[in-house]
Amino acid sequence: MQPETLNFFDKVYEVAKQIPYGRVTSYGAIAMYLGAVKSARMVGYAMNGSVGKDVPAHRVVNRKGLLTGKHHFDGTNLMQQLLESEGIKVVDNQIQDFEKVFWNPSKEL
DNA sequence: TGAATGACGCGCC
DNA sequence: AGGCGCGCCATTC
Repeated sequence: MQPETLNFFDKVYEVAKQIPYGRVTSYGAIAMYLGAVKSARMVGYAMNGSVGKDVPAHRVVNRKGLLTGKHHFDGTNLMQQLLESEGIKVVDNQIQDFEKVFWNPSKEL
């Protein structure tokens, strides 16, 4: 598999990999950075192949700070455990102080 | 080639 | 205020 759009995926991986420790970002933020705000879903889709790369997908959540993708991870609370391990408070798949740990690629990057 | 899906986001009822 | 549905872009069947 070698779609030209791989650039899109690669771009997502690039940004995700640059997420600082103890920080998180949203699919929409990445999509916006890529210039595809309307393709926020693609960002999440791209993360689908993040497994096996070096992309801390666990630091990427939806714009509400909800670990929507945790279901896609290893098992169940792995994603939450990882985030908490980084100092991020997570309760019931919901990131606490989301705006505080939020990392805006378009702004920071 | 056409249709359905999906780790989102925003709007509307 | 809360819940439901639609739209977008790319990938896959």
